[in-house]
Amino acid sequence: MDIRQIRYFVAVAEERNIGRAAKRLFISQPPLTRQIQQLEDELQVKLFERTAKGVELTSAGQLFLNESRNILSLIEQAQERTQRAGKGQLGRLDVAIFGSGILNTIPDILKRFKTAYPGVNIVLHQMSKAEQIEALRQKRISVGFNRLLAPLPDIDSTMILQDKLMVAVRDDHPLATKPLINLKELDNEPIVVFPKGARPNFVDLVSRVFQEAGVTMNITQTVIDAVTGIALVSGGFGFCLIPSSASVLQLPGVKYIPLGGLPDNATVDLSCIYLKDDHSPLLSAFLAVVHEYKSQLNNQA
Amino acid sequence: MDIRQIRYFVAVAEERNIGRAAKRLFISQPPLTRQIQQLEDELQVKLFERTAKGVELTSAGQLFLNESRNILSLIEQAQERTQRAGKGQLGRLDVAIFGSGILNTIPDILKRFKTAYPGVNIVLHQMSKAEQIEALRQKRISVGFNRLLAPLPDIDSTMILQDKLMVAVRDDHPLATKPLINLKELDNEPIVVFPKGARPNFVDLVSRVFQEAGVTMNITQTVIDAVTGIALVSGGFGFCLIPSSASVLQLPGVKYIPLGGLPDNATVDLSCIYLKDDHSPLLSAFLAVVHEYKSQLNNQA
DNA sequence: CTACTTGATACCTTTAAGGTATTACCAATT
DNA sequence: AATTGGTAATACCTTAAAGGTATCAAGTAG
Repeated sequence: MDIRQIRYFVAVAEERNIGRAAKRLFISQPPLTRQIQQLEDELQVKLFERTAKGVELTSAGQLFLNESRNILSLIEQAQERTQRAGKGQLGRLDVAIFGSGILNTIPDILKRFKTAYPGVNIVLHQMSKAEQIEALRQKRISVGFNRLLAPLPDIDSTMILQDKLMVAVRDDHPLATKPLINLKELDNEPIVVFPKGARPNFVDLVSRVFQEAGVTMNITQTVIDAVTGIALVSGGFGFCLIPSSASVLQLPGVKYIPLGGLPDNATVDLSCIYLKDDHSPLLSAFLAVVHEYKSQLNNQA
Repeated sequence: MDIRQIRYFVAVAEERNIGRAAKRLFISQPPLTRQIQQLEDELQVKLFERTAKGVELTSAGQLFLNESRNILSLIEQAQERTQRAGKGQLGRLDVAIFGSGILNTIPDILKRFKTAYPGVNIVLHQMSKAEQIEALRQKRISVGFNRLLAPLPDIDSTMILQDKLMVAVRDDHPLATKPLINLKELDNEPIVVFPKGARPNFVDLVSRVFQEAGVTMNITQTVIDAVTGIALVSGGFGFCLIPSSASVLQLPGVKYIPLGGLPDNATVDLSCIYLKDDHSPLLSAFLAVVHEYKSQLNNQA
């Protein structure tokens, strides 16, 4: 049994005539006759009655014709779906996201990807930095989003953007009217920091900045993420330094003001990490979307 | 593309090693390598990653493996059905069954059908709801049994019975002596639910019932099927709500008690699904047996 | 009966699958 | 760093089988 034989059989069944079917198949009549005979031999069933005008399907032949069409269509489907999967247009992509990164950039990228590759099922996982790295290695996810990543031998990363620092202030605070706050103005003021968790993280950047500027940092609370930190500002716990992209989050009584008087390297990156040896087309397609997003971002700025 | 190549591909995918697969296929390694290469060329997709230990499926390869198995099984079916038709026998009916439905109703129906049509070869397939629908559309099965089916344009269904709810209890539990358990008595008690998988399912029904009765549902475990759920009851994990037809399953230390105080719509159907445009005499015969079974069931009640 | 059409057969050519020997490659080990 | 064991890939040859040409046999129509 052979796909060729099935195709030949369907042609003969449709033409009800071996010679005509042979022409349609661009072969000569004798080999076609032989292929049909072989098929009948193998199935041990007569598929056609030979008549003077050509051939006619037996009832078994009629049944086999239906089956044959199903088989051919399933094969066609399989080819097409596999090709699409090979181009990254079909499948499932597991993506890890983290606390404050979710606020606008990541949804934007995911929305673009979904539009470009509607056949791909995106599954999101909330994971800390350490969890993301472990999950990448175990192939439970293909991409992770995070900040301040130390380079690793088996993991590559692409920086998406660099956030400047901003200060979250209660709007009834004297500093809230200023267009720019200088770091020195926060000397010994109560500060809420985040996140708890794997180093290096955003806290380390913030404390380095304070240290280099010779300003005393008075940490009153350490919380799990930006949202909680900003909520505490709203609750009057003090100031909170945040990456500028977190400023899309609006809470009652909280204003965001750019932080001035900082060195150029006082920024946090948002990066996208993936296994160095993952060459799957889905990942490539995703990274292409990330790059496109990134270059568009740069052109705007 | 060739059936031979598909068979070869499946063998390599299963062995994860071209040399071993070649042995299994009783050919030598080089031609097998070449056939796989040809297949990849034709599909223009890399199906395997070559590693030091052998080969590994790419995601496209994984997809093609599923498709390939479907194709091979359809071909096998086609051959068998055609041969039977040629011998004047009735044929073969592929039936999909699922987890807990197998316990008594389905075997009863199959037994009746086998008695009435001894010439028909019934081939059973274990499939989830989603798999059944896909397999119906690809004609790999003709009938499926399942519960809680949402209506679909191309698929018809016949309800066989409606199961009331029962509670599986450990027999050393105080409630185990009662003839009837009221839902309120399960307030905040540990509950095991099933199944995992496609919605809507039995869990949704159960949680709706709890909600409407204003009773707090305290889910301690979610498991794959009724058998596992009841096994956990036996293991002391708590209660488990089941469709009454699952109560034929006896496990040590487990008692089944009817659940009272429920609305009339607190039932799960067991239904039989098939393609709307399948007019094969075999399917009609099967559905006739199902109807007969159903009406007999109603007369008893 | 003859002309014509059909599928079947005989025999040759060509394509492609399968085999053997060998190479290239990677990883683990020494 | 070199070696070994196991893997897939390549080169080249052999063989099986698909396809082609010529012809035959068997019906049907005129």
